[in-house]
Amino acid sequence: MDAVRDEAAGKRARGLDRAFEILDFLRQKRQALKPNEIAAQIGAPRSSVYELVNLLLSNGILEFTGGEGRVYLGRKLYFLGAAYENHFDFTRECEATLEQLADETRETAQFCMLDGNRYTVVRMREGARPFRISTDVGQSVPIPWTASGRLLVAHLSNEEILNFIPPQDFRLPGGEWLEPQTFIAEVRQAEREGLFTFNSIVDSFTHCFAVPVRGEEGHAAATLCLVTPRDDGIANRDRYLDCLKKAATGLEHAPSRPKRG
Amino acid sequence: MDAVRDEAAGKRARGLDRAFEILDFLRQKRQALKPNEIAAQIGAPRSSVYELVNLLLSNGILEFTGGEGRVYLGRKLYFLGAAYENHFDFTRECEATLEQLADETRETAQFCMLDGNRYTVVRMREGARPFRISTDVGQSVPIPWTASGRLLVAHLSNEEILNFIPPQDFRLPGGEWLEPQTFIAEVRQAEREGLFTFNSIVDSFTHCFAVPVRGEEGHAAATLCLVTPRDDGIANRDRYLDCLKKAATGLEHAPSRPKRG
DNA sequence: CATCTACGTCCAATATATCGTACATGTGAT
DNA sequence: ATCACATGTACGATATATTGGACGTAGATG
Repeated sequence: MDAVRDEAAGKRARGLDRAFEILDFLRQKRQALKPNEIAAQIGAPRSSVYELVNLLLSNGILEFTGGEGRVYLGRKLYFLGAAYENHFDFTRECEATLEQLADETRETAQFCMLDGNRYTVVRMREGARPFRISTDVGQSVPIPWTASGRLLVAHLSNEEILNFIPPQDFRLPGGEWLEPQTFIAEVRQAEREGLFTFNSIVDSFTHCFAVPVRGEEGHAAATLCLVTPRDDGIANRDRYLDCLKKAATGLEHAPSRPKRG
Repeated sequence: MDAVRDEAAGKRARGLDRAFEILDFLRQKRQALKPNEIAAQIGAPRSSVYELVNLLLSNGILEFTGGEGRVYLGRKLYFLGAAYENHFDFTRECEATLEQLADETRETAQFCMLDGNRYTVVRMREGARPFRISTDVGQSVPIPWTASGRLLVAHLSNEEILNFIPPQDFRLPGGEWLEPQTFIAEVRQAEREGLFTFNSIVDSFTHCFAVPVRGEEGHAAATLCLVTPRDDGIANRDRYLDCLKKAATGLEHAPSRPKRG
């Protein structure tokens, strides 16, 4: 995950960082794992992982589940996440907006944000004829693989973008190399036009539409997307973009705004 | 919070524990705070808190919000919490059950769980005539203050219960002292009857009904509650308990059950 | 039976995280 | 002007957390 972090090698990792590395790893895997497996797969010393896992267990951050000593994210995290959601109260409006988008277009609608230096689908509403979407809700995906990615980093300078995105994330799922300069050009284009659309990089049969949901600072705090069969997308391009833009405008008066205080 | 932890005094606190103490504290306060305020209010060294807050900020666990350098729970926690919720997929059923309960009774219905060694309302549906409920969603409350509390610890032995509940939590909000032996007796009664009801300890005008939602291990993983005006509650006691029990039975086939694997 | 891997625990060495303290700044009260 | 307080930063000492490696077990494989 954070291979970048091990700069100089030979250094000890801080417990806190390792702990959150473990949590993030479990989130990615979306299943309970044994401490031993975790250690092996994130490349951390076994003894450290056992120590940390036990600490996290006793705090309710992790829980035993799935038997055989496997652990997964714990209830405490749910409570903390709920407090965040309650504070930045975007869920209700978001859900309604996706609903409406799906109604208007019959296509799959998504609400997406950055998760650190990667991209993630926060909420999704499947369209009328659901097909296998390549990226599930909650999975982190390299920013350059997605249409939304072009919008979510548009507030950064070229140099900041290159520092922000892990270099290996420019390697596309098919194995091809996306030239960072090409990506940057697309970012700037998306910024000018206030939207980005392309034939999905991740699969070979969908077209993706993304528009920004701007936060208080004026830059894209999130995106709204449609994922459509290529024919449909190209045929309905203008109407779909209209729907997206209206929806995004509607959301911009709600998200990331503290409820009180 | 964990005054108990500082057993021998003079010891250093572990970073991980302090970190989660900070997170829990922010959750309780439900607002952004300056690192300095956090340090003062949880009684931790300022330098440690600054160090930890910066670490958590750089991990996305905390976020700047509210200006003046104030911090609050961050987006990463939301993602982790969503992963938990997704794994133990109880939300949908839970929401529907509360809806139905509120419809049938016109009273306030709650879904409650333990949060470590305290009690918390996870979800709530307000009744027909909403009144000021004393405990908000997400707040942690001493176990002995609540009807649900009697059920949530019923799987523990008497001794385990006394070790589990912080002693100071037997001091009721009015200042009176609830004798632990009295509490234990009520726990055993609740266990036998599979329910607990009483006039709220927290306020002077509501009656509370609680029934267990049993998990796979057979003990109360959560509770369903009704909070009613005292007259209503006493008048409709049997009907309300019927509704609650049916609802709980309905939930028991869903909660805390991993979706897959 | 011998060997290998997966799993968990224990332990000592040392790199370092925690914490007390001092310093710097701004603000408001006296 | 002087004091008190809140806020953030810097730094060294030392208690300790992280880590590699040893150890024990169990199951699978040859």
